[in-house]
Amino acid sequence: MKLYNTLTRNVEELKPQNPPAATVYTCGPTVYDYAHVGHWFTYVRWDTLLRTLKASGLEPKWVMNITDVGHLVSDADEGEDKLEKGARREGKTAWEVAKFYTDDFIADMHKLGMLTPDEMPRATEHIKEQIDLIKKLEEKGFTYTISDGVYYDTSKFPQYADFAKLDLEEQQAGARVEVNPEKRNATDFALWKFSPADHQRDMEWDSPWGKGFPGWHIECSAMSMKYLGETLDIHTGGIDHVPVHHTNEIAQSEAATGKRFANLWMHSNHVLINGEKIAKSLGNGIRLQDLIDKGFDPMVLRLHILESHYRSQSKFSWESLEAARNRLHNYQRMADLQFQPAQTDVWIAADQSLGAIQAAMEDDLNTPEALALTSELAGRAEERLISRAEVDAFRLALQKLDDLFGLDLADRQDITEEQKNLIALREEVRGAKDWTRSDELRDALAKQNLGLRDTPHGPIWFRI
RNA sequence: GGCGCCUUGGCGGAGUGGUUACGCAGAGGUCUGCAAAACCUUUUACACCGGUUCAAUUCCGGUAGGCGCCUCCA
Repeated sequence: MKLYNTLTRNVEELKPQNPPAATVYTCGPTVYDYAHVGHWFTYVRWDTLLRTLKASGLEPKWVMNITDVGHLVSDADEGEDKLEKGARREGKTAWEVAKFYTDDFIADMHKLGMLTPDEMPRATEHIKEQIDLIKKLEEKGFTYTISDGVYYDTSKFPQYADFAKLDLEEQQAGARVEVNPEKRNATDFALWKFSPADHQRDMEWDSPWGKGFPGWHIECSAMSMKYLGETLDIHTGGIDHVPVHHTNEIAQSEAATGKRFANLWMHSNHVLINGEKIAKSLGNGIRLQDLIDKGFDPMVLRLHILESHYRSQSKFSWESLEAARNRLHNYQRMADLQFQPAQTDVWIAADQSLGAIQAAMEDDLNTPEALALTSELAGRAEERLISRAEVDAFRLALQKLDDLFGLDLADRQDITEEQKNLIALREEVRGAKDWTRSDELRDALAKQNLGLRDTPHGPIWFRI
């Protein structure tokens, strides 16, 4: 399996350390607000990665964290904690806010048919691990303490700028935020922040350095190492994490262990709405619930996400969502053929397509190519028939497509006996050339959202 | 200012030095009792200008426009 590695900026062969095991860590959500479609583009893509790893014979262990403390209003550790800010906004405690949005996120994950990660660790449940890691960094001389917290001295890690190919000096010239003057370097980041003297936080813990809370970056290092070991096979996240969050994760993890933190880094590009990124400041976040309210099945969004490549900047619009809905309908019509095999020698030969589809997925998750092949499969059979002889193989093929895409094609329901009887009755009157009665029956079925097409091998129904 | 990316037919979106991507939508046709589905045809596709080449949408240089990160943020 080949994947693009941000570390080397090349597509390379995935080489897990202990195959068939493969460790995957995904930077999860900060649960201070609802997730929007941009988040789902990213998370569905990682879900697709896991599905492809499994389909290729690996046994991945997937960990996705929940950031429920410490993510400050600025990634660069300025400003206040997002959770505390969200709590103030909603008149709740930070704990209540975290639980509410965590539950909402997981509910949406299920609606989108995502695999459940093996672990979804919360930062607040791993304070000890984070403190231990900071202690390790302190012992090795990578930290210093100033008035508001314990910081990582990025100048002690010479490779700091390498991952994101940062030009630290030039970058400072354009900085738009005031840097804490106590920091030794502009890129230094907080490992432990002290609670403010003037008010009590909802979330705070004792530590060797004083009461406070962990910085955002340290949680991912601490929790990934706890569950997956010191060197990850794959680390994934949004493209925005390259210059700060992941750069910092590498700095602190590799300083602590002396080992490579992750062998392969994958980043999902952003999705644009009306040519702009989705951002709080633009107020253009669309939630999964907004789609559902407009009558879209979450699977439509899932298919739409797969229609573009994860490394390219894709676009979201209601028009393209409608196109995805129609495409999904076509796939579902293909899937419904499993209930009505015909006496025909026409073969869909789905297993031939599956090899090519899987190969496309294993080529850096080329989902557009994989879907192109799937669409060809859906439209291949002459008059869209499958033969009785291949119905079992066809069902197996649908299951394999589900394994890769998660579009729920295999798990569909047959029509009712009553509906089958109506179709049979229509065949009878059609045989008698009673076109009026025949069309009445067709209209009656249409009211139950069932369409019919008459083929030389008998009528085939499809859901409208 | 620094780093990086993009510009493909009505819309979305792959890909390639010479061959139909694919999907959705529109028009015409074949087929059909009528439909439907399928199939066929169709609307001069690769921003612009140079260069390399037998051949460039696909490589190189420039121009124009747009975008992302360096604030929020997947």
